[in-house]
Amino acid sequence: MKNQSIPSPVAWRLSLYLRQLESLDEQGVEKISSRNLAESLQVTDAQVRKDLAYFGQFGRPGVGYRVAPLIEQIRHILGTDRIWKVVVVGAGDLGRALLRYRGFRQKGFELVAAFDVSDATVGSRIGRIVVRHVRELPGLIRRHEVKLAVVAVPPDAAQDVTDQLQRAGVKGILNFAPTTLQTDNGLVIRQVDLAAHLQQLSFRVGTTPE
Amino acid sequence: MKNQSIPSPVAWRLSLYLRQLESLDEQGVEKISSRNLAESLQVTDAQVRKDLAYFGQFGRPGVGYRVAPLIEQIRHILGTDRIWKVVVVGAGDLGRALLRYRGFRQKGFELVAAFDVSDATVGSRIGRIVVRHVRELPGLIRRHEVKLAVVAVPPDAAQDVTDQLQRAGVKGILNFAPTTLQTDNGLVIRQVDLAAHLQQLSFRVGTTPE
DNA sequence: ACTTGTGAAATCGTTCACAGCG
DNA sequence: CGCTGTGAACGATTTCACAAGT
Repeated sequence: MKNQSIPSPVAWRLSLYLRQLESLDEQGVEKISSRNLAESLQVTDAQVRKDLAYFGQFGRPGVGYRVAPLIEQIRHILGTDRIWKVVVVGAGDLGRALLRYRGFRQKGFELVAAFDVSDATVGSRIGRIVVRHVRELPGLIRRHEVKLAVVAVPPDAAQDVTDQLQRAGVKGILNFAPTTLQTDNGLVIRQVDLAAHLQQLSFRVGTTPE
Repeated sequence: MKNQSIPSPVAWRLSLYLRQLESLDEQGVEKISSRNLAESLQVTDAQVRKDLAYFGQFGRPGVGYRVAPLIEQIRHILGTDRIWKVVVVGAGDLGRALLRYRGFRQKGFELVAAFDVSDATVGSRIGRIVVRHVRELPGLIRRHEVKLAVVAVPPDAAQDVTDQLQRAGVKGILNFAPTTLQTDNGLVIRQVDLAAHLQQLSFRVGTTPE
């Protein structure tokens, strides 16, 4: 599969385009030009066309793109035209918030289980999910053939959890722990470091002299 | 200030270096070479040196970098050698989780207030912060001279909240709402779209034929 | 002997600009 | 005429490779 050869910025913008197109679709918009799609997203029209051209020819010269079919196409490209099962490891504040976050299901991700090690949280219910002990992790992941996981554990536990997840067959991890995970290839990792994002803001804002 | 001229990838890696250096410092490591710093972070040694070179000469040929002073330098560059006040707008699940997240304070960000519009949450306490009604937002931000805000409201409210924040003097926004915010320049925005991150995972993992 | 800092080369990504289609 | 798809030009970022410092 040539997914690997697609530049990250392109793949990332695909998510952006999809979000915008879904919004347009809800508003009843049926066709759109690269120019129009681009302008609200702070990219250029050429960028939109080039990005889409990596995957095929979806538009019609003189007309633009038809919204609904393009949504289908991008979903297919991103792999979200099917439902992905996802587990959450770590049921602290962040883990619990993620378990309740509705945005995931709307985009084709079904949270099927949550794990923790603390006696305080194991057994508690969040939405309709009961938090299990991490020792049940490998079994459940294999049984449900879960391929994606969200890691929201303390930094010093993240690598161990990652290894366990990989051994159980997980292929992709969204890591909220502020640690760089080591990984033999075959496992895709995305890092979300919340504090680092604030740091980037303070960097760009600078020592604003009032 | 020339912050604007620093490439984003460079600024981003600065956060990465800082995190790693802080970890090394805790372990009592006093000096480190670009090679060593690079290897755990999946970047090259040349990259580390080039990145740091944007800001000055911090190392000694034949020796490497002294950890503690380099931490100070990077904190200064990122602007986190002082404490930034931050408000959170939106006290839903995500907003509340962020309010409890300890990582922010550790990195120099102090959450000073939270806002919402719902009668159910306004007045409730999260940690030591009481959730206020959004109508108190401008006053509080001006009084405390808050420059950074986290937005965790529903997508259709995000633009309005952003405008209010900017009018009240906020300079940087970390936006968790899945919307592209429109902004006249002078306001720095960072977008964190949780669902989009999962989409990127499903894209890279692909339709893994077992 | 080791490691930094840095020009020069290579790679990667974006924008331009236009031929060709509807 | 408007708009896509795309080679070619441009710009940005990374890697190379080595002179110079310790």
